[in-house]
Amino acid sequence: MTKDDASILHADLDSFYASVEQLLDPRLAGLPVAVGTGVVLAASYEAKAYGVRSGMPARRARELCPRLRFVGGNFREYQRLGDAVMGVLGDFTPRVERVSIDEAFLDVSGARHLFGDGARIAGEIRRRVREELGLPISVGVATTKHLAKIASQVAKPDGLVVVEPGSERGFLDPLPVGLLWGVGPATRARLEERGIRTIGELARVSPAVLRGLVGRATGSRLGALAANDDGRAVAPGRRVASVGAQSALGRCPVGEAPVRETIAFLADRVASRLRAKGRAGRTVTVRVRFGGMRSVTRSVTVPSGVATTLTLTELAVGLACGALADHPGEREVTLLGVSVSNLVPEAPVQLELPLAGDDPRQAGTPSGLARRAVDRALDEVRARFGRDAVGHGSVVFGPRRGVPDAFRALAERDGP
DNA sequence: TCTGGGGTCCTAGGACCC
DNA sequence: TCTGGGGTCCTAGGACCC
Repeated sequence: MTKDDASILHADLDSFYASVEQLLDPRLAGLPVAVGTGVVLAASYEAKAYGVRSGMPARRARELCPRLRFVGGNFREYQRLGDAVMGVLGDFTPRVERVSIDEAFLDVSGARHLFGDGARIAGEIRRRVREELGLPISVGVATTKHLAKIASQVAKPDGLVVVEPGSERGFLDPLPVGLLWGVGPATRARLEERGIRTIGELARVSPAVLRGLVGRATGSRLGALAANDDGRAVAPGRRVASVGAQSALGRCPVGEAPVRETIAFLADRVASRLRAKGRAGRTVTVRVRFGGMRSVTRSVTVPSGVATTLTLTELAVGLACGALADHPGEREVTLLGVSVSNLVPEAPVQLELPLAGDDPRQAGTPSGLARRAVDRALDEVRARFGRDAVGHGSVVFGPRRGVPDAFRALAERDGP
């Protein structure tokens, strides 16, 4: 309806974790900074200038930039400042769609009589975030979400780019296809084989050819994006569709005991997060990655939602053991993951599967109701004394976790 | 030089039902 | 009884994003 008005904003904090570290310790300002220990989670612009990238092993990063300053990470501060920035955005419109801890779309079409047009609001957002919170933030302004997102990427670092209605083609055409949402390394390589490097070149490819090149859905979507046809609305408060947890294990020899322990730890995390949301899940998926990055998944769908730690653990252990049995040649497990999807409301009195608890051969193991009571008690203790205060059996003494819980919590999309 | 953890969406084949 | 078409659900894998 307001297509002729640049009223969609994409606001994206610059090198967020690294910027927060430079804010907390002014001695780091202007220096190449990396957040993380074994792996770079975020790099400041000074570090990026040396080629340091997030996801890079720390050793490689030091080779590229010997002066690189590594800091451990203040996860609580990231959460607090990320929330504070969202608070600033919310002062301009309730139509804020938070995409991650440091990024959001805004639809300000209803706010112009109060605050001015999109460009003016974007400038005001940048000023307030800088003055009140001390952080650089880039903003893209355009007629669609997709274009606003590209504009904010082009604006970085610490910039503002407005794509005026009517100037879209001139803006998009020279840009590399990799800036399109949904074009990663695989798709980019396929397009490049056909000599397609810019969005303008992509826009000239016929829809049929494009679908043949990258698949039906991706082809249709890319064609639409390249033609600047993006009908997605800003959608505040989307519900999550799955909840999962995973742990990299280094190089762990295949064996049932460590697998069982790790799965129990992961299932406990996932189940307690589900309960905190009042959700349960019908489909349980386990991921096992072997040496050489070969990875397999096994899943099962049960008639009613699961949210108890023990039930999820049993299902997941069974799936993991099945995957191991299917690959007798594998020597090492390098990663395990547990994920629950097909989410439903957590039933007030949960109808659990007739699993071990109801199996006469395993008399003495807790029934569904007893399991719920155990979980509820654990959840309460943890709420008061912290996650590590108490746990299920071996989970307390379970495998060393590669990554702090605070970072895991940060990576969840739906905030604290 | 093979890197973490949390997600979304799509594809393709098979089972099953009408 | 045979054939066909359509829809839905499930499983496994892959690409992509932050």
